[in-house]
Order: sequence, then C-alpha cells, then structure tokens
Amino acid sequence: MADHSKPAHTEDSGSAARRGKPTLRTIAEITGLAVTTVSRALSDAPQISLETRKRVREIANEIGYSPDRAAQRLKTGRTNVIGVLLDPHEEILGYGTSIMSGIAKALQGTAYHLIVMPNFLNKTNVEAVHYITRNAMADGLIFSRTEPLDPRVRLLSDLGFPFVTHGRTELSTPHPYVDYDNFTFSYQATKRLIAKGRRKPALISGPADFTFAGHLQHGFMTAVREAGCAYEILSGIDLDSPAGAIRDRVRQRYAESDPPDSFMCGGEVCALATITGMSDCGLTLGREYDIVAKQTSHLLSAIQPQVETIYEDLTATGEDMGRVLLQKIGGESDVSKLQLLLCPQIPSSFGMAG
Amino acid sequence: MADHSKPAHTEDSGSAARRGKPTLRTIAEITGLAVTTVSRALSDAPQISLETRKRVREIANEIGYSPDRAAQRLKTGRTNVIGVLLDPHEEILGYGTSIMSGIAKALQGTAYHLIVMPNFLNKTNVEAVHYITRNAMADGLIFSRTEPLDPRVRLLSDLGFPFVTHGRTELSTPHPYVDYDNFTFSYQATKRLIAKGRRKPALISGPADFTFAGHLQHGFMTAVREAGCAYEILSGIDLDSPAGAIRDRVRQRYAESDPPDSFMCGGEVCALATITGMSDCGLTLGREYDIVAKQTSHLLSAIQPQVETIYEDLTATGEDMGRVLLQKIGGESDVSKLQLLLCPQIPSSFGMAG
DNA sequence: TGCTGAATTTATAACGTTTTAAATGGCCAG
DNA sequence: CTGGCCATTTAAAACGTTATAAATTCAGCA
Repeated sequence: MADHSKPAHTEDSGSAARRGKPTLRTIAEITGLAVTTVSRALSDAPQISLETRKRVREIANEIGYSPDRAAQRLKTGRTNVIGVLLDPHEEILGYGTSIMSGIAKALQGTAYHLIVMPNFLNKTNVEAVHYITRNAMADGLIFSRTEPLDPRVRLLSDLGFPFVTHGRTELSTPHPYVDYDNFTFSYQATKRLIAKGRRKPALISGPADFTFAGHLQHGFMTAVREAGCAYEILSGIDLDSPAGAIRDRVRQRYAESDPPDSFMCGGEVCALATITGMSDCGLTLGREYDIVAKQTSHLLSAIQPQVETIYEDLTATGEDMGRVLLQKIGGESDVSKLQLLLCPQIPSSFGMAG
Repeated sequence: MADHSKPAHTEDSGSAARRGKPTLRTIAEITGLAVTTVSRALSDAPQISLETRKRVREIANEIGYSPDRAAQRLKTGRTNVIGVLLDPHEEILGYGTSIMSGIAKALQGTAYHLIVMPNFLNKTNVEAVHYITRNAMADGLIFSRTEPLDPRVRLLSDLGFPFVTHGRTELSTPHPYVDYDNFTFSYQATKRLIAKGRRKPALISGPADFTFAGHLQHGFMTAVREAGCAYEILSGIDLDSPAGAIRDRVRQRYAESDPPDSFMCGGEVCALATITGMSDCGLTLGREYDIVAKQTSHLLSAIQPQVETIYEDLTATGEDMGRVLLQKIGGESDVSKLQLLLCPQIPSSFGMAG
C-alpha cells in the first residue's frame, strides 16, 4: 500500500535509514502522510479522519515511537516537568521518600516528570522559586513547610505559576493545597490523653514558623480548655529538634516543679525521644505518663506499642498533591476543588474510653 | 554605542522587544554580533577574540541570560539530566532524602538536574532502565540495591550508558560504584561484641539478593572464626523486614534453646526492633546482651545510647555518586578512578576494649 | 458549468541552540 | 596586483516538534 510515487524530499537527507529513535518523520515516510498530519493524528485532533488516526497510532506503537521531549518543550514552552522543593532536614520519618513516591505515582502515565530541586541550592527558598520560574524550569511546583504568610506562595500566586503546597497559608488569595487536618489530630489526641485520666498534657509543637504548628496548638488548646485542665506547651524544642535535644529538654523539665503528666507529639522521633527522656527520670510510659503521637511510618507502633497513634499517610498526600497540581495545570480554575483537607482516621479505641 | 546600521532581519519579526526570556539573539542584537558568534563566545571557543568573549559575557550577565535547556538538548542530544532510581521501600532511615540531597549537592553549579525515576513505574527495575535509555531521558543513572549479577548493570554496561551504583557487583566488567565497606564495618562491629565478652553474636543481614548482604556476612564470619566463638545468622528476617517482624522473630528465637547473646545490626530500625523484642523477653541491653549497629541518622544514638554504632554518611555517599557520575560522563575512562570504597570510621572506644 | 463550504491534508515557518562550511578582511610573499 | 594564509566572524542548516495558514478534494446546489 505504501507506494513511493511521492517525490522524495528535496534531497535524500537522513531518511529513516538513519539508525536511531523513530521520529514523526519516520512515521510520515512509512505512511506516506505529511509530518503535520502524523503529529495531529497522534494528538487525536478531530480534523484528522478517524481511519488515519488509527493507522498512525498503530504504526507508532509498532515502531516504538515516543515523542522527543526536548522538541516538544522547545516548541510549546511547556516543560512537562513538575518540580519538588526538597528540604534536606526533615525530621519526619521517611518524609521525603514517601512524598516523592506519592507524587511519582500521580504522575505515572502522564507526560510529566518529577525533578528534585533542593532549596539549599539558592540561599532562600524564595530565591529558588524565583530562579525556577524565571528560567521556566518546570510547569508546576510542589513544596512543604508552608508558612502563614509564605513568600513563595505570594510570589507564585502573583506570577500565576501553578503550584500546590503541603500545608495551608493565611493569605487572602486562595491557592491549591493538600493538608492534613492537624487541628483535628491534635484535638482528638489531646482529648484521648484526658480521657485516660491525665490532667496536665504537654504539647511538643512544630516550629513556630510553620502554619501547621498553629493548628496543632489550636487543637491542643481547644481540648484542654474543654476539659478545663492544666496544660503546657514545651518551650525550647519543636518537632524539628534532633532527638537528643528533645530527650534532654524533657529530662530537664522533670527536674523542675509541676511537670506535665502526658504528651501530645507531632511525630515519631519526638515520641521516641520523649520516652527516652522520661525513662531517664525513672518514669514509665503507660504508668506515670501517656503519649499520643502522629505516626508516619510503621516504626513507632512496632517499637513502642503503648504509644497511641493517629496515622498520616504521606504517600497518599504526595499522590493527592500530584493530582491537584495536574488539575491546576490542566486549567481547573475552581480553586475550591484544588484544596484538600485530609481527615485523620481516629482509631476506634479512642472513642471507647472517651 | 549600539547602532542600528545593520539591516534588520528579513522582517521586523519578534525582535528583542518580545517580552520574555533573553536569548542568544537578544545578545546578538545588542552587541551587533551574529548569533553564532555569541554562542561561541559564551562557550569560550578559542577562535573568538578575547575581547569579544568578555563583552558578550558581560552583556549576558547584565540581562540575565541563561540558555534554553530544551533547545540545547534538542540540538546536542545531551539531556543534562541525571536520573536516580528511587526505591519506595527503603527501611533505612532517611535513605532517599540523604542520597538525593547528596547528589543534588554534587550537581549544584553544573548544568545537570536531578530527576526521580521511581522504579515501580515499570514492572521491573531493568525495564525502567531499558525505557530510560531507549528514550534518552537522562545522560546518566544512579541506583542502589545492587545485586551481585545485577541485570541493570549488565544492560547499561552493554549500552555504554553512564551510571554509578551504590554498591558493588560481582560482574567481570568493572563499572563505577560508590560503596560503603560493609565487610570492615561488620568485621569491626562483630569484633567489638566479642571484645565485650559476648560469645554468641547473631547477625541480622541484608536481603540475600543484594551484594552488601554478602559483605556483611563475610565480615561477621571472619570475626567469629578468628575468635573461634559460636554464632548465628538470624533466619527469616533481614534489614528490609518491617520493625514488627524483626521484633517478633527475636522474641520467638528466645523462646527456643541456645539463643545468641549479642547482635550485629545493619540498620537502626533493626536495632530498635531487636531491643524491643529482647525487652519483651525481659532482657536488658548492656546487661544480658549487646548490640552494635550501623547508624545513618541521629535517632538511635539519642534514643538508645547503649547501642554502639558505626556511622555511614549517606549524604556524602550521594555526593560522591554525583561526582563520580559527572566524571564518567565527562569522559573519564580509567574506571579505577570511578570506584570508591568508603571506609567506616571506627569510634575510638572500639579500640580500647579490643 | 461554476460557486460554496465542509472535510481532510499539507507546506511553511517557527521555537533557541549548535555545527558545518564559508565569508571577510588584514597582512605578507611573490 | 595576485594569491595565500591567518584570525575572526558569519550565514545557513539542522535537531523534532507544533501552530498558522493554505491547499486539495469532493459533494451539494444554483
């Protein structure tokens, strides 16, 4: 069927003989169609006849064609790249890996690639973002450690550059985010401590810069106010502190008067460090004190099952962020559809004693 | 200085007025040079006069020019991308994040970007590698979990595609790698247990598939043979096992006869799980048994300081891998220069009692 | 017959870079 | 002068794709 009646291109040029990746031209030569037609057919343009579309697609599969990303990018200006700002000092167990696995899962089957943009490259995070947008290095951005007045969010919103944050802001212009409901987590966790008979829970909160720290604190405060019990927000340390620092601080606190009798920990490392610090003081978990913690891996529950935990699935979070970002890039303008607040799944055991 | 005596290009076309990123053409128009000359000047070609090179570079800086990666990639075939095969189920604390931070650090300042290629995308790792090379999606590849006869290494070697592995193989054709000397680690760790008076160390080794498991075992065996003491290689679990499984297995083992009196653990999770399992049996670390473990984060030493540890710096490893890969891509053909065996730093305390 | 419009296909020009081969101008030997 | 050689600069083509505008075919209809 494929005849050679068509006059050759100006010259012999490379022709399909050039050993290498098949291109649109290869398909064009095989089918006798023009390159343009092949391009359109593959993108399922309605102006190309159904029969042609089918034929082209078959040939493409047969010879293992896959479009050249560089050429597409050059022509369209779209990079087909999603960037994730990696923070090197995440104290949360498996944070980076889980989030990335999740994003990658969402991107699977799409034309998008995931590229890691460490933000220690440039001095501040904002500068990194500036650089990325200025040089059009990605079509969308994902990042975490969101601050209430996050300058990155401001910048990207102004530029109209697609992004999703892990965590909310308090900025007036709404933007896509995926967040864990840390208020509910903290509220339920603290209530659980009180339900167990504890009368002075202590909170080890996130670094004050970040929005989620406020949510943790709010949930905690709501629970203690409802119960009308004493409380404490442990100063000097936060969830970013190294385990050793948390341990020391807990021990030191117990050398002082009127110590707390239970802990609300936002992370596993924090819980483990707290237990060690308490153990240094001769206190036993479940007897002299209790802990409820957020769980992001399977370590804590295997090592210290007495710690009651509420799970946050970071891989799922990553997947959600990927999906949301793709929708945003795809033109979804209803921001409310791009804001996900993931509900903590409270273990049934929590309800029984509460 | 910049005069308009030069005839305009065929038409007014976009000209530099087109609001957007500056390109070579922008610089050409400013300086009055040809695009080719500008390109050459920026790449420091010796055929361009020194004065011109300097002038071009100055203008480029001034207007904030940075080359379009897509265009470069299209023209040269080089992607300026380094791919890292991410394994979603790394039980080693902070593995993914550390390695990536390290690689990113090595890539900083170069034209290379780091892109994450999760290998659950395609069925097997080899298929992922196949896909990546076939579609020229990167200039080099980094991956871990190396097997003695790793099929990925085979494939990439055959293709002449640049790569570095984290871990060695037993293949006859040498290839670039960065590896931790797990033999020495295991040997020293085990000797330390024996020096502390233990007479039946147990090894919890890596998954049998991976090369490093053999190294761990070899070091362990060398130490126990030298001492002529009893030993055990704990079956049914390995460093990839979830903490809960390790804990259960340890407990179960102690219900049987003739249990070990010490443990060589290749990871922190493993050590913590072991301690918990032993504690379930009423046994106390440092009294009834000892543990030496490999440390990759600061968690273990803060939580369980009685566990003696030898540190493996994964960020440094990532950085080394990045550097080695760049050298390989840069044309370094002396493979011996591209093989790094990182020495465990044995704590001074180890020597004292040994 | 010739015109109109719909359906399908096509040629051409771009995107920004690098590569190849050629041009320009200055200088010196013949 | 002519020719040749050097140093420097240049024009044109190419990489593989898509967007724009134009061409081709064919049916329907006046």
